[in-house]
Amino acid sequence: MSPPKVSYLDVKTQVLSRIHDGTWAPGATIPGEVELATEFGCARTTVNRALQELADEGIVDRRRKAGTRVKTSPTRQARFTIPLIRTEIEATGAAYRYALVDRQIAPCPPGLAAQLGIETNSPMVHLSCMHYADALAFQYEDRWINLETVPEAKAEPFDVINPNEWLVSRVPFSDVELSFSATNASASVADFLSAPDGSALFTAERTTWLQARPVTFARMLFHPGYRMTTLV
Amino acid sequence: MSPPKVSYLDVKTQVLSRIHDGTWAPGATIPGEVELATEFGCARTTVNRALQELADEGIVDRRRKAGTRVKTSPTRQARFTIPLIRTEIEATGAAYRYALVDRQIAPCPPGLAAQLGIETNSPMVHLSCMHYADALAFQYEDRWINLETVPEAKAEPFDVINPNEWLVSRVPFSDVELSFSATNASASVADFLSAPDGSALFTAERTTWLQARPVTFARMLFHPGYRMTTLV
DNA sequence: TAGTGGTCTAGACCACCCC
DNA sequence: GGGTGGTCTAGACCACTAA
Repeated sequence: MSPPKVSYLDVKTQVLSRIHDGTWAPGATIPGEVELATEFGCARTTVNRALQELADEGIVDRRRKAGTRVKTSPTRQARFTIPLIRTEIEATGAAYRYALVDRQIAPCPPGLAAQLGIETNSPMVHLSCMHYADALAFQYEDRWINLETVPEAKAEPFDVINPNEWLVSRVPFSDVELSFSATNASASVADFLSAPDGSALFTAERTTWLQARPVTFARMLFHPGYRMTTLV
Repeated sequence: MSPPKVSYLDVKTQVLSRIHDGTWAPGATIPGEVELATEFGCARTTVNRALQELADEGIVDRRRKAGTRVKTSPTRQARFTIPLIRTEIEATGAAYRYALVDRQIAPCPPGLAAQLGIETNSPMVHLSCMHYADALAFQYEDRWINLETVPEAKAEPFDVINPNEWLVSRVPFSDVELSFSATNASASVADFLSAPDGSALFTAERTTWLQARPVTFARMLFHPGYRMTTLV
């Protein structure tokens, strides 16, 4: 007797395909939730969830009273998964290897202090390390850890476990800022990465806070040819 | 008489702060939806929505029967907003200017054909263009448009409107693939971007499909020093 | 000010999967 | 097998904002 339930995913794909096939062109207002609910034979809540996800994904714009419109310039969002480097390397089938290059207790340099919003010369652990995929030099990492937030880091040698894995298992964090850029390899980094001097290196910088307290800053230089990819 | 309603956002922030303050450590299982609903004095649906968003954001893992756990290694996701380049430039207060460098009707080269999954030598429009922020050379763009999917492009000179803006207002698309890397500037690109030869350039490549049909491929080389940033 | 989306509720059934 | 999350419903009230 009872017809099969309509899922919010059904509604979502239906709406998406109508956008793609041009039934609802960019800029057009699509029918209201109640109307769609009647058409699809489901509750308004179900339509609401479908449209809300499409709005999250940047496909449509929704405003009260104005209704739901197909976006003209899709300010779409890309989602990247930021895996642990070990995971990323092992996913390719290669063996992961970590090596500590240098470890110092050092005062925070002015530039970094400004970025983190702390005092210049605050005590920090400063690490240089390498990550390998089999024999290939995969990533050079320059890492600073704030000893005021993470005093335990002072006693950790970081010769076996890499700083990221050590941190995630010990220190919770609330905010992350990521930034990506390109850097010409300096002589020493080029050497570590077995790359020609001046090679263009894909560069990621990550700053982490726990509430208002900065935890760590890492600058990661990838081997030449590295690519970060996503399917949106 | 009636207490103020508890919002799913209230629940979400409460749960988040308990994770951050260590009440629920990484790896720990947090109480079930019913229990939390009782504690917060709201419906289970409300708790469900809060936890579902946290799962979306990669903060917790949820499995039927197993319950909800705080993630140990936060395979966190970063969301980038990919704006139109005009918007990105104008947001900085600079004036946006577009210039067409070259326009050809050309057969699809083998490498690109392979990436797009179409025949080598399929007819395409091939454009080179520049985007400026005030006087600063901001981005060099190398763009291919598939004439089999977008035949109208053959008649468009692209001398006034940039290819991206022309496309988004005309051709819907269903899938995008983005990839980021770093490139050493070739002599000609260095010239266009007023950058030293061999400069490391942040590079974005975008491929767009409409269902199974490739629409366009763009390779965008940013001026030296460009940075893509996100707050997660 | 009226119409649209935003959200909450209470209840229900289902699917999955660890024990 | 039974407990947990996943989802749908029907109804309600609210908040925002375009007209």
